[in-house]
Amino acid sequence: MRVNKVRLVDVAREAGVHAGTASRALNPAARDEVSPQTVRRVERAARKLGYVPNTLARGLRTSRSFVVALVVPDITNPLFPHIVRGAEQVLAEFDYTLVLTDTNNDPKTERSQVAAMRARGVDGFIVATARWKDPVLDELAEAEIPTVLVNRRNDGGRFPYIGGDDRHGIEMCVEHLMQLGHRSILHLAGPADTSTGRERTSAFRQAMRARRLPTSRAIVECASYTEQAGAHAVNAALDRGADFTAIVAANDLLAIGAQEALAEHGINCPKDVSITGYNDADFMRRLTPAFTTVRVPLNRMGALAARTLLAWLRGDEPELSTQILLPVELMQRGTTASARWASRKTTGRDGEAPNTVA
Amino acid sequence: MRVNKVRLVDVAREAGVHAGTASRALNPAARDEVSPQTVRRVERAARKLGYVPNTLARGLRTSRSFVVALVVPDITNPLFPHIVRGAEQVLAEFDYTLVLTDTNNDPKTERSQVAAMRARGVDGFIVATARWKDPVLDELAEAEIPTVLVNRRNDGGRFPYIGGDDRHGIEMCVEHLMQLGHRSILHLAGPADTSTGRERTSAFRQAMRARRLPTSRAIVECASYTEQAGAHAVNAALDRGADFTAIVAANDLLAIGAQEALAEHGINCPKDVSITGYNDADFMRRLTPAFTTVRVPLNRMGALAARTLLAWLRGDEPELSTQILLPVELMQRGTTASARWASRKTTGRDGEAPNTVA
DNA sequence: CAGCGTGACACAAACGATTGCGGCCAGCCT
DNA sequence: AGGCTGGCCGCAATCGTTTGTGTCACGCTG
Repeated sequence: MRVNKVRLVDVAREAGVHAGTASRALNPAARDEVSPQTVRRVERAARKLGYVPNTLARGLRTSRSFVVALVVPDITNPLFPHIVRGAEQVLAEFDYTLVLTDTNNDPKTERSQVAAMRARGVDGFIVATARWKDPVLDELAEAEIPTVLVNRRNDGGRFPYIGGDDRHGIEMCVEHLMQLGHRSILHLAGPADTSTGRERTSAFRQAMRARRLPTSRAIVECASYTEQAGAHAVNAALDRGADFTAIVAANDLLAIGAQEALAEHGINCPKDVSITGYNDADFMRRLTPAFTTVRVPLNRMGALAARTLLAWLRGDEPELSTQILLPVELMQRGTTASARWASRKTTGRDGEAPNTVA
Repeated sequence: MRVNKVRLVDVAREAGVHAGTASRALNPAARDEVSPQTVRRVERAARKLGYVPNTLARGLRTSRSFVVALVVPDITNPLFPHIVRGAEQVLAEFDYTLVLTDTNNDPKTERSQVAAMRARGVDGFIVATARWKDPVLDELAEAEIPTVLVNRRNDGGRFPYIGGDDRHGIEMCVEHLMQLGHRSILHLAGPADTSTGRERTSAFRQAMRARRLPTSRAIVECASYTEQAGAHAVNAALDRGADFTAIVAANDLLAIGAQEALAEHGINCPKDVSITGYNDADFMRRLTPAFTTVRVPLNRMGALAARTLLAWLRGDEPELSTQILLPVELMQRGTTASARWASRKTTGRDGEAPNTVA
């Protein structure tokens, strides 16, 4: 039942010193308060007995747990495993432990989970669930708990944030489509309560304006980052007679949903309409056609978030509101094609399209 | 810095009782050692002060941490997020916390990670990384640490195991292919140091034998569950002139690798060769053609593993070697087709196949 | 009315580490 | 030679709970 039968006093006895001395000998930071040969004796004893310190006792005394919590909305979403992995790797390297909590996309369970983590005395949080207005984050800020945001941020800007360069990513999509000759581009916007949704939409507007392309009526917001929402949005756009030869989706799943909805209308991608996704989930390159999308360095984001938090925990107060935007990359694949033949109004897919004008 | 400024003594003072009494009043199991009105006073005081118990101190005293560790080989593998999620949900329900450790498929980091978790005093382990001969598991058994295996098991059978019904899954694949007229079936076996690899291979042998089909030279082992290994295996089989019209892969990734390798040889799936995968990762249904594969209830597996462990921690010593096999389902999709026209030797894919006999 | 059980609580010792404080001794300086 | 410095280490308090053991008063029984 006991974590480990050999305690510090056992090591101390074996080495013929007091427990306090043994503690110092084993602690790199206090090692110089002990004579070198004592250090050696203690170390040998510790190794001999297979001593492993009791983290709980240490944590109780030092009020540090060497645990950080990572909060994700849904680990099943292919976005997050990479972030988790990146974070885990650097945390393990520094002997920190990662506890994962999946909020199931529900603010209420998020709140209670975060409370539970705090009771557990975690040293800090990495939060990937930030909503634009996020009371949970406000509480963390209030309590001055070291916290860094990854992937999404909130509007306060009170926490360091590590993300991808969304503006540039979207701009590359627009530029790419424009190069292909597209002029009427529809944007499937992400939820406005996420920073990614807002940022990408704003970037889309800016990119279009910079190219003197119209954006009015070219943006339709999706309630969530799901296939269904993407399909729904496209159907809505089609219903109101929107005219477009290309779609810039705020997210891969939206892009997939869009493609499926278009296919049901007999509109082919990329022949009739080009589509870009966002995030480059693992499977995007395997689809047929392979999706053009923006690759985000998720692993690095997770790792960098962990490093930032670790530095904070080590005492380096972070610059207030450091916002790190990692470079992204446009993966040009099969869902974007020249707009030369693209004219949905007259061309469906060879005879299959229900609304084709023969 | 302190987890929470209000301690149990504060609550006790507010309620006008001793800390010990307050502790009992707040503990459902010891509540009946305290008069009802005292319980009420203490509860009110606790609520008023916003008391939240210090989990570290409690853990130190009780040597229980209410933490369980979940060990996965690679969270990036689409298999595991569902297991994690299932486990997390039931763990959270019982106020347990899940710490995730990703071993990066490396026995050495697995070993050190597990040691770190033990030092941390986790109450138990859920292990998804089991190898067939697994010294880490032996150590856990030796130390009598509550542990349950999920997805893979080891050869000792000393721990409860929750998995899918691999034998039935593979049998359904073989039966399905046979119904389609296939007689020469190649098996891409998983690594022999995993129970899944062994079990599925054995099931394949048995299913084939039961149908009077030959298995000699029809099995090729893959070193790992990766696309590359799958491709490599198929190439090896082709090189040695193996004759087959269908492939039963031990895993989705192997199946994908196999398909790609075949395609490079101008062999079309499902026209020339049918392929079945295993696990039904999220994206399998999105591929073109959509993969026929075996759906495994990963979420339920994770949840059930957590429940089993929790019961153990509650004191219900598990039946020695309870092995729970959850039912699986064959998802018939596009990579399996009738063997009627399948005769690789003479038919490539219309003109594209480099080795087509015109 | 004595004696005894018992309910309700207080007391204090753990759990296993860290750390401020102070003691001891050797060596150095004057 | 004596005092002082400083290195090295022991002592004991401390972190916040839980829990075994006392203690006290009360009520019941014979």
